[in-house]
Amino acid sequence: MAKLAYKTRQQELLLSYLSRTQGSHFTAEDVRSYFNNKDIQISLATIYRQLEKFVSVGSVQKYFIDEHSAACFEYTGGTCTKLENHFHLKCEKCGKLIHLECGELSELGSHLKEEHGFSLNPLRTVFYGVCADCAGEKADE
Amino acid sequence: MAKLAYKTRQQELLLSYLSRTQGSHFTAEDVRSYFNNKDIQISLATIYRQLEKFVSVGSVQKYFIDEHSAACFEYTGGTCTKLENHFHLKCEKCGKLIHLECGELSELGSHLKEEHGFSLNPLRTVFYGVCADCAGEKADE
DNA sequence: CTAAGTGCAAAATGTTTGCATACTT
DNA sequence: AAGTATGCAAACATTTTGCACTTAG
Repeated sequence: MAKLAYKTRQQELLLSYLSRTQGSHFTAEDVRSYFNNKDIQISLATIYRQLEKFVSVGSVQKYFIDEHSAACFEYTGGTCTKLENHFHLKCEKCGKLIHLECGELSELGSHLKEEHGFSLNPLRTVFYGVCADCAGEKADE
Repeated sequence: MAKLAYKTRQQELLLSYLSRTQGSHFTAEDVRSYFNNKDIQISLATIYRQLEKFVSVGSVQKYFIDEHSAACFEYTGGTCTKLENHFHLKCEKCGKLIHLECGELSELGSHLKEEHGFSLNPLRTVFYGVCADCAGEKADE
């Protein structure tokens, strides 16, 4: 459906930003304020529309880590092969989002596939729990 | 912080509904319309406030499966022991949410704990991917 | 009597959409 | 010229909040 039909100034600006974010995530608002700080105006509507296109084309992944926070986007550049061991861990205590590379975790995908016929999309999945730092302290409760 | 200090009519109504939902999930709006159909009015604000209390007390789990849909609540009744093998799979194609009981999947939790120091909260985690039905057809693309 | 809960309507938040205008091809 | 993209402001949906009122202890 959505295709990158025309090449526009805004789209190129966005791509230049995205290529700078390898391995991390950002929100639509992050993008807007990044450009805003450089006195370049791109409307949020355009950012959302362009990101949506990138998502449907596969060069950007979209996921969300809290019900009231903005959607997270992550640039994959279409190189999903390199990212099949990329997982997201979200700490329920400190709120940190951890980007984890782990080959062994892909056994999880195999199990889900073989036993339950379910093809996991690790990039979009966010694992909730308590991170090592917070488990050690067991501070807030 | 939030405690079930007073016992109210609305709270009891909610609990009677919750005990009827074992193993499935519901939204705040589901609750409201359930009672609305029985000509019992409970305001959404109250439903949200009570559910929040149940969550903080541990008898209800809260998670979300789509950025623009409402939060999902699931009654656990505090019996988290019975639910440590309860997982959520969300199909990206048909949108179905699968409640999966699987003991082997808890190896995932062990791995995350031992290798990465991360204590997984399976109830809150939603695994995205493509379900068996949709994988078979590979219809929409 | 005091603290807590309720309902309503208004606010807040993040995202989408209608529409007129501007840009690409 | 025809088809897209943009920007703005208004629309949306879900959840939260302020406030006056009711209820539980």
